[in-house]
Amino acid sequence: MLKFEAKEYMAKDFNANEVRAILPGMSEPSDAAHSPAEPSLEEQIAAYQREFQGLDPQVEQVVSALQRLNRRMNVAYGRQTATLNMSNAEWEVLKALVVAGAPYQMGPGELAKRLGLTPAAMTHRIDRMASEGLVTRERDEANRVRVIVELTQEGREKWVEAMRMASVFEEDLLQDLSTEERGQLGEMLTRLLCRVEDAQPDADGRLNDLD
Amino acid sequence: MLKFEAKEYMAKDFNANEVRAILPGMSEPSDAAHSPAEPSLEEQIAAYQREFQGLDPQVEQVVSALQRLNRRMNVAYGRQTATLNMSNAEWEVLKALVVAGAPYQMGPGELAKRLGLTPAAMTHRIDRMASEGLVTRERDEANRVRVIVELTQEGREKWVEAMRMASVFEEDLLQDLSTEERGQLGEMLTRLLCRVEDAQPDADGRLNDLD
DNA sequence: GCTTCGAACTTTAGCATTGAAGTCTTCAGG
DNA sequence: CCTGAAGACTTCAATGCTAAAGTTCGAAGC
Repeated sequence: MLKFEAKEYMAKDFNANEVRAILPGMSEPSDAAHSPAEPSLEEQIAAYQREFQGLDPQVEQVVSALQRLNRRMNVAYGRQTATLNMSNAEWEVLKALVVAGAPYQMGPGELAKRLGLTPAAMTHRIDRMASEGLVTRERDEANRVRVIVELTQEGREKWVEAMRMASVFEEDLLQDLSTEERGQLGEMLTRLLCRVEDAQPDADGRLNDLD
Repeated sequence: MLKFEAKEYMAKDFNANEVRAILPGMSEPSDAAHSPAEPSLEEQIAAYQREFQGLDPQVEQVVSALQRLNRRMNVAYGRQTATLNMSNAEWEVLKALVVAGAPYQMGPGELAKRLGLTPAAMTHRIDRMASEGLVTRERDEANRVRVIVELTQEGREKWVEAMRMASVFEEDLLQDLSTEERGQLGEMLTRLLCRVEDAQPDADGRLNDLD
């Protein structure tokens, strides 16, 4: 019944398209003229500087590395969830329910907000996950407008499995960083995150200082 | 002719769903019981630790901050490209062509690999962009199997506009980091990126050491 | 009590993407 | 030449998403 069988093109959602991105270049290590070979970070930044005067290469290094890294990580997560016959989209739902804590219940609307998609999309996603036995869906009898999505035992176990794989991967990923470096990195990223969250950019891209 | 008009729900592709994610919480700062309010990073990590024994909170801090940050940034980029009547998807194509350098030409297949989507999707995307005048599409007369996608003047100007906005945003984002910190951050991220790229994870999520 | 409004979810139509099949061109043999 | 195979792109059916309309329930006003 393997619905997701590591097709190396899958992961329909959750940064849908990325799975493919990582595999293609490595087919022919020799042929220099024909195999495109994704440009390295340095090449990319050099090109940007060439075409756009006044770009700060240091800033661009941070931003571009961040984006690429995140993409690669999502590809990795996609492969892992695929081995559990799951998509990253489903994993995201499991995560939200687990973070909510026992009794692992949330409404579709709230889930939709958390995951950043429309309520309509959430309806369909819950349909699928319910038919796979990862969650249950039932009306709230106390307030019959609402619907309660609840994690099943199987859903929880799937989350634990996925988490186990993810944590191994993440530990391996950070292997080359010392404990001190990890702390610095986490702290700096958190600081950037706060900056984005506290101050929403207006249309000009400038962050509004709220503090 | 404004096709993209800052609808706060748009950005069909390029991490499609994220645009919505950033807006919802801030409606009612008072109501504590009813407004879900996305859990903070600390809450999320605490929940993971509660439900999954043996998780390294430091690692999780890095990974989770990275993911959230990237999401928020993509929302910001989406808003900016929207003001240029563009989607992030189109911006990605422009970027690839600019990085290729003069004469700003690439084949659809190569573009598809770069952006991590299927050739079929690329065909349609090029259709749209050609009809908007951002690129041209023509058969390579020297090798009539191939197709050449070329950036138009307008496409280049759009890229420059988008880049201008993006660079302002990025500079603002990193404002709180000293030059030294920026260097450290970029260096660490690059190191992580190299680790992911050099060693592809197998199904167990373990990175294969290639060095 | 009836109506009206709003909230929460579902349904519908349209679009972008995937995966598979199809078309067209080139090249290598026979 | 003609044929077969491989490559590059396109076409087609199905999937998952968004936006907008629809449905159902609950709460407030008259």
